[in-house]
Amino acid sequence: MPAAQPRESRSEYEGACREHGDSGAVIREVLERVGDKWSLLVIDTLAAGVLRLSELQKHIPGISQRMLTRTLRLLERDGLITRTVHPEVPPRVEYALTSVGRTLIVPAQELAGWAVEHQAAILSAREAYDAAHEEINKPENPGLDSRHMK
Amino acid sequence: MPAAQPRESRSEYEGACREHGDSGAVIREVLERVGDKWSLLVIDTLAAGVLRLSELQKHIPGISQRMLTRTLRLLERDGLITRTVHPEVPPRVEYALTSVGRTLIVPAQELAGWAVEHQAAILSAREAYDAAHEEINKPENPGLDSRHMK
DNA sequence: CAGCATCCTTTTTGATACTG
DNA sequence: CAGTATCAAAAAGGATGCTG
Repeated sequence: MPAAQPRESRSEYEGACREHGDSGAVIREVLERVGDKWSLLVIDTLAAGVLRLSELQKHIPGISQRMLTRTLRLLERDGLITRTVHPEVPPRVEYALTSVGRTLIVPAQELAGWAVEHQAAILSAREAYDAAHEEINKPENPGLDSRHMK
Repeated sequence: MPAAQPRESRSEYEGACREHGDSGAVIREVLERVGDKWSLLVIDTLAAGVLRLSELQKHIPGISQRMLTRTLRLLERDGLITRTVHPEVPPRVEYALTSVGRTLIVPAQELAGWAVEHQAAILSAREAYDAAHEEINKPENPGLDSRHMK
């Protein structure tokens, strides 16, 4: 799909139609909810089924409890997941996607799939780029490979 | 089917396959490149065709030049876009998606479409949530509407 | 188990000023 | 026009300790 004006993916949905260049703003706004460090991963994990906090944490390596609960809260706030507290002795809280949240599964997994699929290409491109630029900055340092731009 | 580990789309990558917990790490890593504040928007914008810096900035409201160039650099580093400098008097630099970069168009636009499509639902969910929680914290303050989470 | 609060460190981002 | 450098503000993230 090359070069056209595909930015016309405006749905006839919104009643609060502000402007045209606005879709960028809207996208960014919503994307920030979902485009943070963990949200898509949580969505992706919950796509498999209902999970409790500790289970989610096991499935998402590297996430701290703070970030997990934070992320879950934001997703809940946006109506993408539900939080169900079972009044039992050892508290049990289950998280699940809402119907709106489920609409994110396909895009999320598609992006996740893209990430996995192009991971190698990206990493090698990155190395090539870094190598080329290190040469420019430090032509006399061939073998050192520790840079953490980011 | 509670919490299994489906959705495996392993490529020929890594030899250390514990569980799919790995793909989570990979996804997160790549997603961080593309899941930042502006990358997807830039990809999305470049999907329409080759553009120069100033044009990109016009198409992406709210982005500062610093963030634009930064984002472009990272995308270039990862081999998703190309940067072509035309040796002319008023310097002209054009940015375009690479073939790898173009593979991101579909997922990116799908996500962007999702954002636009569910914008209203998310906003109203958010308001409902905030209203409910404001009531809990400040039942005696029914007119104040200042929430700045996030 | 779930989850909030606090403290502290690392990143990110935006303004501004300054080259080619 | 394109782009870099610097600085300060803000946000994100992580560790830990404390409730219910």
